Amino acid sequence: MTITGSWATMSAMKKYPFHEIETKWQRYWETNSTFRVTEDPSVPKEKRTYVLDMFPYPSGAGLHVGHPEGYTATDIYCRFLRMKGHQVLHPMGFDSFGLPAETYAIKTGTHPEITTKQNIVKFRQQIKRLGFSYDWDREISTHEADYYKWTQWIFLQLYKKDLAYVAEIPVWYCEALGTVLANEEIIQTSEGPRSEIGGHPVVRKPLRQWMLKITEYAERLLDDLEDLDWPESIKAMQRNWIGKSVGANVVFQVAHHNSTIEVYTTRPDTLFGATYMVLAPEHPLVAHITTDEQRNEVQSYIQKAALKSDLERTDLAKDKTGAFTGAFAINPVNGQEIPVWISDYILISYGTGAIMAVPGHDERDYAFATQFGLDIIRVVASHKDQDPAEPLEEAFADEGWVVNSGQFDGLTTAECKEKITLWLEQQGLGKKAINYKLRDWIFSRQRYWGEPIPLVIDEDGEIHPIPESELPLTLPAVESYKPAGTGESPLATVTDWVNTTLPDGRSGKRETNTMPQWAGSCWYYLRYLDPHNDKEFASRDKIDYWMPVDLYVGGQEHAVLHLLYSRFWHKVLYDIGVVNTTEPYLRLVNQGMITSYAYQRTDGTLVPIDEVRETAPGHWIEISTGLEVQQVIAKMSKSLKNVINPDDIIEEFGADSMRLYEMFMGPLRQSKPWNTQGLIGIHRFLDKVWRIAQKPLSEQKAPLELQRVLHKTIKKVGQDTENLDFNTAISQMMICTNEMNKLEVLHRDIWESFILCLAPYAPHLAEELWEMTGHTSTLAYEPFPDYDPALTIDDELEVVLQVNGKVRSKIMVVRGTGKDELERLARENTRIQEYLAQGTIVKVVAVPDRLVNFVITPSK
RNA sequence: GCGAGAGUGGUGAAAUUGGUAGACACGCUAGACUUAGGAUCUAGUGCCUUCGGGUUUAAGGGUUCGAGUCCCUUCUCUCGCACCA
Repeated sequence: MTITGSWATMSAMKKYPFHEIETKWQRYWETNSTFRVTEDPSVPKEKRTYVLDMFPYPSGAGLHVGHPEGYTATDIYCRFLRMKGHQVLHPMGFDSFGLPAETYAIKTGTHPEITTKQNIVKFRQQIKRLGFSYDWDREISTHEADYYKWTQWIFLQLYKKDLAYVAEIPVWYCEALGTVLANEEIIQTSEGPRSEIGGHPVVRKPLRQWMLKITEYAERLLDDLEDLDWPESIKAMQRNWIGKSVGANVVFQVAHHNSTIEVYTTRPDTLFGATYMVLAPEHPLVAHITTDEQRNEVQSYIQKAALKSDLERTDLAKDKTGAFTGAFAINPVNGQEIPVWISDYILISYGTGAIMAVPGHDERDYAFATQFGLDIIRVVASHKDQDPAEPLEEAFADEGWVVNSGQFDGLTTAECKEKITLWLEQQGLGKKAINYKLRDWIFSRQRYWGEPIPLVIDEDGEIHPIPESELPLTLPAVESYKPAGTGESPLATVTDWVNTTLPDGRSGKRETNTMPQWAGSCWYYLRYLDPHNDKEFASRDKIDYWMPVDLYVGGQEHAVLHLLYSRFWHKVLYDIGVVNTTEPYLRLVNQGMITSYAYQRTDGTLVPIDEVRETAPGHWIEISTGLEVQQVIAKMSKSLKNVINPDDIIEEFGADSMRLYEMFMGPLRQSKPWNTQGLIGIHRFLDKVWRIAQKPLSEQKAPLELQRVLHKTIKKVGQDTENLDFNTAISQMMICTNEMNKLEVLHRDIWESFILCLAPYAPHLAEELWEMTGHTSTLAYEPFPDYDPALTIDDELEVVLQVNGKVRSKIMVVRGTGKDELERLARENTRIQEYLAQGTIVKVVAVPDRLVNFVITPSK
């Protein structure tokens, strides 16, 4: 035998053959369609479970370690549920329309479909290497025509319900790239907003856009959050985004003018304190009411405001600016004439685009009034007996008692809001009003790589939806993926495609805008139910069988947009009677981000991971300078060289190690740093399990102590898996393994149950071990073992003996020993006697199975 | 500023109704074994200690026989929103 041969043999004995095992079982699952699922009517409703992962965008970079985290969590959960007798729907697919493929196409001329397909192949292969139990027969990709046919169909339903309309909306436009950019493609720099790609300047430009009336659903989107089992933080973010507020609309007459200004206010109770008004610079009334003397100033202010981005306008730190229109309005409650100003801190898109300014009780109005020397009066007292004439040093925006407000004096803020709103309604001067921050959804993109919007515009400019029978409206081949240069989509240059005939024979032009990436992901969970149906987007039977989604796991980055858009579409589908629930996702869990380490210099800058050296535990230096750097937690990034590639990990340690480590790192919902050293620990654990498996198998009953450990393990793993507390379940399996390792033989009764506990977590290894014990088919549907409650509790346990709350001794007692007996045993304890001798007992607390505490006062 | 959440060893983290703080793992120390490995096994490992004990869950206070856990105050960090009238 050669030396190398001997080494190879040694290492084969030491390292468990995870490569062979993992390839073998992945092939087995695939050829046997182990995880294919059908709608079996005999399965009761509560045993049908739909577990959904947020599907990935198949980027060229491939999978990163963040993807497998959520996917492993749901996979463990699904495998566990199957063993618990559930019918589990667990699909995967690809969110495959998107900008990177189009950007790449512009650069290289490669059709986005080609790169997308290649990336999907790569992603699918990477995902499969982790051994997830998806039903791959249900795989979908949003860019495929038989999928987006139904995305288009849903759009037509929205259009028919009058929820889609055209508007001129300011969007980000980049001259250098010749295209419109989405908000997320814009970065803020010290020189202003720039395109993420290339760093070119961008401007806001009004362009024709398709809009969806999500605002019509604002109230329901808000109300229905209540009953969802979602993280509070996500609900809060959605509430905040919808931004409901209740107040009143009040009409002000413009003095010496035949027009009125309507304002929205949440503080009608402060109406007497309104000393001026402010209109948004874009407000249509501005041109009408501006006096000749003020016209130049107002016009130049409007021009300046138009040049500013929303971000500059909304920069809180800047000083207030504005211009006086020369006009006055009449405060309806006291007939006083108040000046009308314009300012960019008033947004045309919110409320009525005009406000009554109450500088005494609003910080922004106060800042503006101080800037321009406008009147500030108090109409709210901070406490009941405050002098109404007491001047304000700053805006008092809290609630209080109404003063200087005529008939309303003495009321509380809340009472006054109600009374004054009623009074306004009676006088015909205003009414209660509700406002939302939520805006309608800009749904069109001037892009190629997205779903074409299935509409045709005739010569008269009238819009015609294309007949549903003609769907899908497919993307035409184009010569160039470059935008038209006019702000129109590349599709605008494809005249053959654009020019079409209407059913009545007249000619028309197709809509050349495409849908945003959100469109496909708005409803994909429905297509998984019935992915090959060419008659409907999904059959009602299948929707009724599975919906709603029981558990939805994904990253927090989709907290607002995707989840809100998706809920909106679902509600529309509910309203037209094609789905059975008002909400799509019952329970939502956000996995935490997987971060990495980086090193920080004393000046706060970061050093890439390969440019430092550890000199002592906890101490690192930058190699080039020799200066000490601190280890910090940072996001994974190419520049810091701290990105972990799942392929490398699987290659070196195996998929089971990867899966287990990501779950063992810490609680699922928490962010945690990747540490390859920790992964090695997990790998050792699996290696140990493999070594135990080599021990001779005994048919004899295992010793009682080991049975106890096993039953505790079954209980804990079961409960923890159900609650998605995977890290503690793994700890318990380690404890069990350590116990089993102490014996020379393997007891079948213990071993088989343990394998089944391990199976959801490390499925490849578990299948192999299961086969080694003589089973001939998969363990995927073996019942999860039951535990004997009697064996999960110890007959004897340790009870703590305390004196004045400090542990002084411990004794072993039989479980359930009574208080009196415990106290007697404690008093017999010599250590305790020593302490008791030092004082007088005032109180004795005895808690069975826990402790005895003597409270004593020291004797003099 | 507003909203949400979190602070526990050198590190990742555990801790049922308030009842032994630090399970499990990494790292470290010592030993065993070994043609030497990210190997295995054994023992130890919060901190201080005069080896009796003292002390310890961001800081301070409170409730309690007893607080990581409940209440109050402060500090720090993360995430989201941000002139929304």
